[in-house]
Amino acid sequence: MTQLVNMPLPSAHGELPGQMYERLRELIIRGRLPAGARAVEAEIAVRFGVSRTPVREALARLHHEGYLAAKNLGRRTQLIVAPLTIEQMRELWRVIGALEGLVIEFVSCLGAARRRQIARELEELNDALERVSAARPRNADDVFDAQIKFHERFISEYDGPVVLSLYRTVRPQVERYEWAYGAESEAELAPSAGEHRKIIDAVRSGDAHRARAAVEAHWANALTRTSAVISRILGKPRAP
Amino acid sequence: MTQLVNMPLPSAHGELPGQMYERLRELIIRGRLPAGARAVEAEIAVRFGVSRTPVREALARLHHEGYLAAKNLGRRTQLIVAPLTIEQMRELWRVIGALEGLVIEFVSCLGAARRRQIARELEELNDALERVSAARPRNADDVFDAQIKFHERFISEYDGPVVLSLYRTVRPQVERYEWAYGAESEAELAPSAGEHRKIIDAVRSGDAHRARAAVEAHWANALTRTSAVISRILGKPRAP
DNA sequence: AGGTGTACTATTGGATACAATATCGCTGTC
DNA sequence: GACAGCGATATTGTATCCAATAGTACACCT
Repeated sequence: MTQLVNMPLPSAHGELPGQMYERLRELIIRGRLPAGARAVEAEIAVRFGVSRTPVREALARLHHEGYLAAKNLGRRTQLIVAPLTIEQMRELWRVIGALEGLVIEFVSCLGAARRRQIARELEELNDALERVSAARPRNADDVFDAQIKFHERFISEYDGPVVLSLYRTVRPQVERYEWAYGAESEAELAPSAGEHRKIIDAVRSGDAHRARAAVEAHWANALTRTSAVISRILGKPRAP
Repeated sequence: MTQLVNMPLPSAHGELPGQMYERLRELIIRGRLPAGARAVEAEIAVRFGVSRTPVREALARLHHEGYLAAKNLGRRTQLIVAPLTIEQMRELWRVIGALEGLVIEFVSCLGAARRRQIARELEELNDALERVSAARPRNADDVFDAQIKFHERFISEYDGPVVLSLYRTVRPQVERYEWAYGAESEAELAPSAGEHRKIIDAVRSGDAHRARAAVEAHWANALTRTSAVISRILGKPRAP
């Protein structure tokens, strides 16, 4: 669960707000703070042994980024953990696909030698993913981790503050859904490695267009697969 | 300058932080607070007649969104107005293209009647744009406004919190650059209306793929044109 | 018994107070 | 005259305090 993407997170002011933000976000992503749970400043403050001030800042940020929803009543605002909805999930998957699409386009325009190296490493990561996917008994965390590592590999090649900043805010939201729905379980994840291979091929050949399309298709398919899982869980089938 | 996109902006807590955010952002976008200028909490607080608390919250947000940059010294963080760079501009234009691409894809999947209606209105807005562009003497603000109105028209059709929220944070950053460089001056804006027409056609015919490509091409071209303007201003030519 | 008004409580929004520290300038010495 | 040390200043980071208010519960009145 060591993700580059979540790591440095230069927090605005002191360290406390940033820490509070990360800890709270982690609690939300992991479902430890369930959707609908109220986020009370004072309560959180005492729980973490800090004053309300840093908590306030963290909550405001979580609110802006969509982890918390505001129940506006009169002049005040109660913050609750935002609900998970299929609609938002669809949106998040499309956005993450678009963002990774921009990144892979960039990566596909690097020099040939560099691209070959990246492709090689991506293949290793993809092999690792297939291995842990095929392992019996399968460790869900390992699969999750391997998935992340693959995507991180090419994300880390990109360096533009705008896209990375957006990615860093969107990606954890995706993870929240993946956690909530134990995503990509069973046979659903098998096609993933194959899609990864298409991405790798496109990167190796420097075909930015194809790479982008492959990444977006990958996320679109992942959405379909995860939706299927959710439908099965909820018992009500739903077209993607 | 009445932009739907900037309007409601549900602010986290009270009203002051939201107001401070908007006012400060506007000052930055319009260049009234020039790049590199320090943002001192207390100073801003007295200037607007509020305490440091709401200012802090506004500054933190502006920082996260990239309007302010942190000069980290030791344990403190000095915030300065973020510099404008060509690299960031390229990134912003690509991101806004991607986001509007997602939106137009959605719009292109609406019902035929609805699409026709939207296309009709977009054509009117585009005609208006051509009129104010051709007017002599030309009013730069009118052109700016007409451009915005066109894009807003189809953005307003979309309703998904994720994409809209990202759009609302990215779009003003684009405006900051446009303001700084008096973008799309002179002949550079002539092709814009033609590109808009391609977008309209694609929407009318419900071709989501083509619509998206047209929007992205539009922003890519706008980047080229604006880069050209900047190169001319700075005197150092630069390939897009 | 039911409805209504009122006092209380919980919680937010904003302001202020306090502590830490980096920066700047001054002074004194070599 | 330059440099080192030290004190003053500016500014941030955190905690606390106060005011406003929505929700709640209880009691009282009809």
